[in-house]
Amino acid sequence: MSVEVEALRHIPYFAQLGQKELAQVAAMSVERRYERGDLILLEGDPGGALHYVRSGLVKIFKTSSAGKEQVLRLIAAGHTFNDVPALDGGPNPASAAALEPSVVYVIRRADLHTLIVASPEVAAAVVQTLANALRHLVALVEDLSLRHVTARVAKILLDQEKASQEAPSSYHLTQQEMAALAGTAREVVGRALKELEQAGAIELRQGRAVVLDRERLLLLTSA
Amino acid sequence: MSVEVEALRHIPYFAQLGQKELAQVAAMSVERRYERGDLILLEGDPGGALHYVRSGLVKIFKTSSAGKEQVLRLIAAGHTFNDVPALDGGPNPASAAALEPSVVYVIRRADLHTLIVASPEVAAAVVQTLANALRHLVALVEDLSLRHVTARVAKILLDQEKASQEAPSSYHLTQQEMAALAGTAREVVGRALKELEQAGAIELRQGRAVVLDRERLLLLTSA
DNA sequence: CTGTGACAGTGACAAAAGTCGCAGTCTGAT
DNA sequence: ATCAGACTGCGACTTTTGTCACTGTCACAG
Repeated sequence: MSVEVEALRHIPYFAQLGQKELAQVAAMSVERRYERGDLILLEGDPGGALHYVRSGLVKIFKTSSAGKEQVLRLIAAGHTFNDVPALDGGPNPASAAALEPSVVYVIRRADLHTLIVASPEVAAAVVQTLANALRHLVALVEDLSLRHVTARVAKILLDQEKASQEAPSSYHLTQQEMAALAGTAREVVGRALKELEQAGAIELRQGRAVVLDRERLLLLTSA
Repeated sequence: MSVEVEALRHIPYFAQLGQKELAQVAAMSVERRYERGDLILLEGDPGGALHYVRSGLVKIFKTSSAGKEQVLRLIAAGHTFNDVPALDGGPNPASAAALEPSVVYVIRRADLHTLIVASPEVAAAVVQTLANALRHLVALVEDLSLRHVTARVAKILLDQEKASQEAPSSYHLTQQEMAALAGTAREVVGRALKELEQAGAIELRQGRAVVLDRERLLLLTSA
């Protein structure tokens, strides 16, 4: 179990809590470990526990009957997922799987509810987190519906660039993973990357895309 | 401005409030009237007031530089919109326009904040509403990315069917509007409707789609 | 040092969606 | 009643995406 109390302080929801309350949260939390590829949550399942990524990287995704996958969001260390079912008690809206070996803390819905009721600060943080998620999803809809694949791929590369600067964990997305993020097929991502390379925005070094010209990439994002 | 106190009780956020608090809300609310086609909010603008549709129908949408429009959601009477900026203070994530002559109540961000802080019930309702919006958007992403146009159109028709039964306001969507909902072009919607007609699920009577076989339509939704 | 498997590179082809250009039709306003 | 504007119906054509079927590389395990 060994949930670390200090780690809990990094959960956005609980940043404002005192030592005593945090200890209470720790008592409610369970630690789980996953290997790359492990399924953490299945779409449609009930349960609705709040999950927090202590370390590693998690993808939230939907799968079609034909087997196509759409990633809704990548969850890096320090962030929560499955918030919605934890709050409204409904089924999981999407599946979750580990992209890297990951350590996840799990807090049951009932316990989370206790914490929210007891503390207005937690409630406020919940609202902020949900608002954030909504903005993120609106942006995703905009991308899927209003941009072509190359622009989406450019955006993904910029996001990765930023993420790898903030945390030097430096996870490398495969083309297959980018395809799932962009809602398209692997080959199409390959073409898009080549296009971006010809535009001089990136360089492909042994399969890895290296950002050469952030500005140009940003331009291509909306082209 | 003749905001009706009783109407405010229908706002999900304020359903639990007492008469006194409702009067307070009424004092904070401003009524606005819009004609069909009027722009209510512009994407990117600051301001972030909460809007409540007293009567009429409002669309929330994004527009691309090329002029293509993607509707994120239709807001019927009795529901709020622009919640996210009202809660987090950021810019409007999308634009809003009236599809029918509409009466809208507007509550400023600061006032909403006062109400939330003063009442845990309001805070809880806010969380529920946001969770709901998130589920809706996840479904939209799924549709855009994992379904083809015909399935999306089938879904829109079912939604309309249901909406027109709940409230007999019976607004008729044009193909252009369905196209914006489905994230595609008007002609493509026309083709999809023809396809659904050939499948025996609907009938086209002078441009209007009439649902004949709900079951079949539901099937085509995931085909 | 040699398989094995996971990724990337690619060209050819298929299918879905988007675009054009008009021709009808319906409706509400003058 | 008639006219303008908004909406629908279609066919032809283009573009973008998606799919297939391989090949080439690289890295790690045995």
